[in-house]
Amino acid sequence: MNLAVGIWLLAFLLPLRSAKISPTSPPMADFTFKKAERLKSLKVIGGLFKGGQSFGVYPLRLFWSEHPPEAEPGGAPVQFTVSVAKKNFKSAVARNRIKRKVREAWRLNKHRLYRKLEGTERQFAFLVLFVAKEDLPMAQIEKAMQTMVHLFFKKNISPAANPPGDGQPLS
RNA sequence: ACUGCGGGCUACUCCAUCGCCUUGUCCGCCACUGGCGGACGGGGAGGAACGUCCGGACAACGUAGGGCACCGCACCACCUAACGGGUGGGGCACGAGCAAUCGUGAACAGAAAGUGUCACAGAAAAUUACCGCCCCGAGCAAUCGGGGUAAGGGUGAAAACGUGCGGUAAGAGCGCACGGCGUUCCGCAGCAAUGCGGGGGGCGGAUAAACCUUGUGGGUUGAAAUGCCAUGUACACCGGCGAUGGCACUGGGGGAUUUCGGAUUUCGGAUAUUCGAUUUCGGACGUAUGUUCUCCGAAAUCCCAAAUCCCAAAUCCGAAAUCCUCCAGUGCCGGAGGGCGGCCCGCCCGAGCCGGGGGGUAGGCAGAUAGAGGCCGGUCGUGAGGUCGGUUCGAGAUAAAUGAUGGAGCCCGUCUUGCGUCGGGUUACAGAAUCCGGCUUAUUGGUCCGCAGUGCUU
RNA sequence: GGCUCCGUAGUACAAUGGAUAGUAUGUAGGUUUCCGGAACCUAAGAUACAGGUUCGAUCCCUGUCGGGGCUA
Repeated sequence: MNLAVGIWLLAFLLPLRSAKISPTSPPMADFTFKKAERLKSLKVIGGLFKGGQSFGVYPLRLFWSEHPPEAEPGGAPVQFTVSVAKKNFKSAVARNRIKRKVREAWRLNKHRLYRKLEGTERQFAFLVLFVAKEDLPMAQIEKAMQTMVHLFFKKNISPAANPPGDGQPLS
């Protein structure tokens, strides 16, 4: 019953890709967002802005880096956090609203990347910056998130693309 | 009826799904009473949670004393835990009205305690006299000199109570009548502010959101307060200031020498390292296929975000005598520095204090969510509010939880007689961080009340 | 979370409650030069916002808005 609803929801949200995804989708797509999946370390976030790699999919921009392999065995594959500039949105309420939307978009689409990372022990830190100057509807944010996840996989994870030897731990 | 202004109340509802924070019960795993995961339940932002402008609760520290500073408040009474808040009353200003009265507004003690300031203009900005008016003297006269005066002119934001009469050389509250202002005394009303009436004495410009005076209140710092637990480490080092001084008494320790006794081990002796960490290179030992581990040397790099946090203690057989030395306690003198919230006097504590540099840790629990609480009813009060009874409880995070999607109700608009169709909206201001009482500011839609204006009806 | 200070031309700063808010630099125009620079002349340009006290406010008071600093 849960599965049926989950697939129905996916089919509604992603009419273009649903046919591609549903056959390979695991029986229990994990839509949770636990504490272990949140990026909290000030050091890592500072390092991301300083030395992390990044690319943009309007209205989002992803800063990412890979954790050293022995950092935290058994931890979450990706630690994720959102940032919205105070410069663009003066009101704290507007910033919180956007952060919640982006977090929601990640929650509903992270399973695509998790499935690709299965079997490997690699761990990443993600920071998504909201770069638009105004609030956008949920559908647009979600579509950008899907494109972003796909691009990240294509550039860095898939065997075709040689991952840059930048696995250095950030200091 | 509409519009505008001001104020009060309210802050969309239901269902389904996926998530987040917190909590109860049960189960499983790891571990050893905690963590993770799962199942089923409970709860999950505001009227302003904003601002941080006041007042409290609570907590730590302080609580010999005196003086001087500093900050707030200011008609009266009451409410309250308290307030700079609120309620009621008084006077004042403005508006409406013939008036009675009504509405609105405000930081409404003192300018007759003292000091300062009042640009420009004006004679003068607070014991002032330019023109003028009058008197006296000089002079033929124009005019000049001395004196009186403040009615008239002019300047200015503001000019020395107003009008009339008397009075005078000319004038002037100099006197009188009426009026105004503020002060004081008496009577009446009122708890009081104050009002009304009468009497005395008076006419002294503004500014206290200038200094100030009077009255009154304020201990300081704030949950990053504070208490407990856990983790971890290195009094390596440098600079500055100051004690370890003297006397007396008591107690204890150490060393040397001599003597005596006991136990254990034993062939005898020697050497190395120094703030730490990481990386690279070379070497040594053991082991080894290799990895890994230990030690040594060299080179390079790093070495705090920060504090009033921590970096500590003990240890080498016994007893007696003599000598030396050290430590602790008590009393007196000396003493860097510290405390009494900013300063001074005065009082108290006192052996370490200050700066630089380095290392470690920064996790958890309590504080912390049942309270001056909400709702309903009775009762007292004009009211703010008090009191009694019943009932009810409902966020507690810590890089920080409320979001997303769909449907229905609801609202607006188009078409339509209507049913209905289609499109749009479902919001504004805004997000708890110890809690509470106020104030200020922001604000969509609905609704109610007051005031003003316009139109229509009677 | 708490405390505290500030807001003046585009920029950096002045101005005791008193006339038309000043200085430097920048901007614009002109003179000079073959052209540019430098120099000289001229002009425009501001008291964060709202209200109050006062005859009069950049200054004093209150409230909003914005910015900075301190505090583990």
